[in-house]
Amino acid sequence: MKSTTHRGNRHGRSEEARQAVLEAADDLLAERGFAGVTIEGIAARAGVAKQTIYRWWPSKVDVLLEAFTEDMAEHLTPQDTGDLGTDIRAHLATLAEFLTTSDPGAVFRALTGQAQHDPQLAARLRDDHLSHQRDRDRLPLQRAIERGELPAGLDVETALDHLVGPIYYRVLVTGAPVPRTFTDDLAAAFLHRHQHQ
Amino acid sequence: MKSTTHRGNRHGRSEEARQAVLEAADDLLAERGFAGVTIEGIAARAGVAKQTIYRWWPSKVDVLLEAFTEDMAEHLTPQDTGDLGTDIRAHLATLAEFLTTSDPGAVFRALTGQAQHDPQLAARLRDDHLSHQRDRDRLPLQRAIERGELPAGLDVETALDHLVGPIYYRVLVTGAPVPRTFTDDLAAAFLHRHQHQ
Amino acid sequence: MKSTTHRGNRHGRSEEARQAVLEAADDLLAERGFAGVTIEGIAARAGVAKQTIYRWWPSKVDVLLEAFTEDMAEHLTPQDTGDLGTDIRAHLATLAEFLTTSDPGAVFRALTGQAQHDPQLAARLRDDHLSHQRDRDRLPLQRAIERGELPAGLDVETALDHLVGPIYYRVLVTGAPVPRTFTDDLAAAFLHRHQHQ
Amino acid sequence: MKSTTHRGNRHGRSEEARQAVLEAADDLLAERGFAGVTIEGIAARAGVAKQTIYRWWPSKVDVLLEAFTEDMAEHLTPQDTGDLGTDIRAHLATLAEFLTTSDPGAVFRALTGQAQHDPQLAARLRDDHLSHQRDRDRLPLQRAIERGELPAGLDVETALDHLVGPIYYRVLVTGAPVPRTFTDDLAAAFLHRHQHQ
DNA sequence: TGTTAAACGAGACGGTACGTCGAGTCTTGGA
DNA sequence: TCCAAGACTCGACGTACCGTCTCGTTTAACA
Repeated sequence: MKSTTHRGNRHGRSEEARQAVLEAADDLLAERGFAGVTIEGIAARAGVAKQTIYRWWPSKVDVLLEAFTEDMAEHLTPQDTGDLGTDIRAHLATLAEFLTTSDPGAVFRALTGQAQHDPQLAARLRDDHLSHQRDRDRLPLQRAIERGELPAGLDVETALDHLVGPIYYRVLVTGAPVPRTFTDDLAAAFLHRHQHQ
Repeated sequence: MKSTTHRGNRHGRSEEARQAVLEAADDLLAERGFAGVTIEGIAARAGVAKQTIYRWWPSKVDVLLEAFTEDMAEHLTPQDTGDLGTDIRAHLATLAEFLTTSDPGAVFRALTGQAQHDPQLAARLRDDHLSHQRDRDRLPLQRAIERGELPAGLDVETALDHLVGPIYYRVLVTGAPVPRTFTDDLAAAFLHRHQHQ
Repeated sequence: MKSTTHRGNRHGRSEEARQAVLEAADDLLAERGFAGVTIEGIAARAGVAKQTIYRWWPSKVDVLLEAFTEDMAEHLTPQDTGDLGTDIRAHLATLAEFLTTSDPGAVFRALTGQAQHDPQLAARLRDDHLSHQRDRDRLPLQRAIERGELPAGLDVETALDHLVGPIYYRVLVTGAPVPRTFTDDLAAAFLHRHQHQ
Repeated sequence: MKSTTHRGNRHGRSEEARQAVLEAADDLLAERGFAGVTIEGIAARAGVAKQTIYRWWPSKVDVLLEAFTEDMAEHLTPQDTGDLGTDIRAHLATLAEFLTTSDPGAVFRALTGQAQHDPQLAARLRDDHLSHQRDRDRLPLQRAIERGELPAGLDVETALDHLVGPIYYRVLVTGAPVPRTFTDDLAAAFLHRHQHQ
């Protein structure tokens, strides 16, 4: 029945199988949508036994979560040009691009959708992923505060919600496009309100 | 309350069955979450045959949509005090309350979640429900423009996104609470940028 | 005068599906042995859903039991020549032939084998099938008693065990062939001990 | 100067593991029936790795066979009182007792059941085990022949089938009890037919 | 007396089949 | 014509074992 190389044993799992599963899940999501991602489908496409998936992931969303984890950070770490306006305009545009057009952005939308039905997933999504993204989102503002471009007493959390909230809203609710003009305008509103001078 | 016209059926559609189905779906969503809502479960609880559900609704989300429709408008129609600040502060607070605590708010979150997996549902949700809500959201701004409180050239759509986007973001993504201070601050940011003097 | 509400199966089960299942099970047993008979295999070969099998039969042995039922009686009803020796010699030879060479004989051996692992199956096999065969086995002796060829006080059950037991023993345990000489000798031993004169 | 050839195993197999496996298999059969005997279950209960079982036994029936081997001979070796009637009455009663009530009797029934599905097992069961039992069963008759109690030309094999067949038949097929009266009657029938005077 | 090769426990792996759930379709008989 | 009932095919679920394949860890015969 099989003659492939076995990598897993008591001292560790098969990295080969792990990667195959994550890629298969990603591919299926892209090709057939969330409902098209099934454990059986992942197993078949990855050339892996169902039990191997169940051994390491409690459910299909956990597979997607793990597949997602590896992609997010690299895409969405803001640059540091030394100018607040430049930094946040660039970062918001990158965020919009990520959410609307990238493959991991699609995974994010699917997971966020599923999180509406599943509070445990919602919590894990926030704790393991979104909080780190918030940390990255915060960087330009913190650097501007250190440079004196923004007041030290700024409520950074609320400011972040104002900056990125409308982008997520368009992506998740209205489905409207999120062009550069929209993200630039968000940045402008923020700067108009908070920036010294 | 029927939305379809009756033909000359001998008996017509059973209003009794229709109501039983809608209530069963609502109850199941509240008790067991979205995954606990199944056609078989609705049928069993409503004392109705599966075929009767399939005859009138294409899928379980359509049942929820119909159950949802009747609740939204009454909750979220903004008042008109003649003062822009008062109106939008009140409306944003009401919206936050609706989304976070009400039963139809829970249905909204579930449907929006499912819409991330299902573009057709997303489109129907927008066309049949969210667009009407956007119309209501727009009213305070339009009245202020007519009164001269806001400039005639204001980009109302973008302004609305800035106003309500952060609320939806907290509800759907971060799960953070949406207190009155948050909604008032949103209103303040908007007024600071756009209001004449 | 109609009865009041009738709640039950309005449609009845599919005779077509039933026959297909029974035939598929029989074929699989013949082709691949007992271990080759699986619910999935039956379903696939019969062109039937697994659920349909589970709806009507608790397990694969029940399918085989039902398939078996229809075959046994016709093969093993003893003749009545009016002479005890002739009757039992013929009947024992027929029984040996049935058990060792016929298709339903193979099903019998498989079911009897499985019954060693499953007391419930053993009970059902006895109650639904073997008891009827015992009734048929008993006929020649009873007729001989009525004719006066055998004493009225004969312990028929024990006599039957002596007559057929060695045949089953060879079939199920030693695997030795059961030639006509063997069955004739069984009959001779019986007649030598019990027959008048 | 020793030969430099070194063959094989320096360590030898673990008798401890072997015993643990055999006992675990026996226990599982007694507690949960044949279907409850699995390689994984044996390994877990014996505190042994699956591979250790596969190294020494081709299948679970081989484990049971080996467990069975050690028990049969001691239970079923007939005594020698010098009187045929006494010997076979005692032996048949002991055989019935063994088959119906003892633990190794249960193993025998399970293996015989499985042998109906597996011709290779059937052959091994006969060659390795049943033939030796037949040898023991034959002893009382052979001694009687030597003593002149039975005719020298007696067909011993057929006589044995007549003697023990009905006992196995009750055990494996009808499930009827096998009381002392039944075994004594079997002995009586045999003696009536064959014994000199 | 240290080397070394087997047997060992542990357990991950690709698989098959299990028995269950729900989806969506179809047919019947009663109202 | 609508409806309750429910049998049907289909696909996926999550579980239990199968038999194979490494891993390090004993351990006893040999060097």
